[in-house]
Amino acid sequence: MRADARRNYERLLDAARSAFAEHGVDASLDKIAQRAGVASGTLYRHFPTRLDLVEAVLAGQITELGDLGRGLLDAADPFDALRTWLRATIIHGVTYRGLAAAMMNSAIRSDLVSGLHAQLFEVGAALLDRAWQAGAIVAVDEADVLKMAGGIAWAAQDDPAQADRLLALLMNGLAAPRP
Amino acid sequence: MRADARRNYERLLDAARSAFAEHGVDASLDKIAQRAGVASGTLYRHFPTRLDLVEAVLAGQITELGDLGRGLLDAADPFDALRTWLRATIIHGVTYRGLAAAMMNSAIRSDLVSGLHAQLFEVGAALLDRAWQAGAIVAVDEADVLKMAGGIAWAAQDDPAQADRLLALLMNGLAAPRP
DNA sequence: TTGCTAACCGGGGACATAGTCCGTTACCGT
DNA sequence: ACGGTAACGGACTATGTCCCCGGTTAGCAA
Repeated sequence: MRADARRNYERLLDAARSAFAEHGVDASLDKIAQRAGVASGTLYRHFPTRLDLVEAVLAGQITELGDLGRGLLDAADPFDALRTWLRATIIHGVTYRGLAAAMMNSAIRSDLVSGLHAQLFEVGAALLDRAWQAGAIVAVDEADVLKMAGGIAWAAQDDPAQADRLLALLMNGLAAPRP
Repeated sequence: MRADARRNYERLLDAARSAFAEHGVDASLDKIAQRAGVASGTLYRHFPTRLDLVEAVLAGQITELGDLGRGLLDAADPFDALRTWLRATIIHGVTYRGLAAAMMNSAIRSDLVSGLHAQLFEVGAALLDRAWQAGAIVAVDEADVLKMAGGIAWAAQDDPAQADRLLALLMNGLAAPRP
């Protein structure tokens, strides 16, 4: 890949991240190109459709969250590990206004996005199962918890402090009752 | 108000409800007019701006929910009353894809919408306070619960059954621990 | 019934945006 | 250094949408 092509690719990805964070996944592609300092034709060369661009941005995010989650599978306290991972996931959703959130909600459908979604689900489910087997949380559908996280991210879009409070509420609902 | 004018007004409101439910608050106004069987000019005569239309639709919804909530203030079981009202609120949010939900999230700002929001908050807070004074739920910020309801409505957009499960999760988090 | 006028219709301008095309530029292997 | 070609720029078309406006229709009071 030629040097200028790679540079423009990175610039476009950065601009898309910002734009998606600011205006959601429906942000104007022309403006993204402008913001990246390239012409619209260049954008379309790298990302033929809007979905391609969304996928590229999402892929980075999801991979990060996946790595974090897998790392937390060894943590001492399964309940705490779950909370930490959910918090990171929600913060991502809050920051990239409805990006990860939109994905959790499957508003966007494609093979690649489905794959990313599956990856996220897999990690979340593993953390939930571990907490359940440790007797730290009640039995619950993993997908529900993920959806809930997406909902929290959406509901607390412009207030990270509120996101924390809502997460606390969720964790309270998950926690196994004291015997 | 002339008979045909009122008829068209109602038709437009119906069409707007459907369209908003289907495509969110950004639905095309021209298509709403078309769906209502009137020309676009007629729509703009009744509702000069998009906001006017959204307000009109919301006003109906919120009033209903307000009435329901006030009625439930006399119910025998405060916890159950709270659940019933939250359920109705979420279902509304689910049905009118992100309409009430968008409002709970204050995505749309106007004096009238703010008033509606306040009305909804007042009723929700009253139900929550009553449940708290009865010792049925833990202490919690009323606004957080409302936001959470909005989040659930958003997250479970196309699956009412899931909305019920998420609500159960929320209620579990609210319930006061057995002493 | 008749006439006034509110209400309606629908064409069209203005604007934003998606995506295409091709002449031009400049990177990079030799 | 140099030439082939990948990559770029930016104008252009197509599309969808908001909203206005003048001519026309039809509800309703007298």
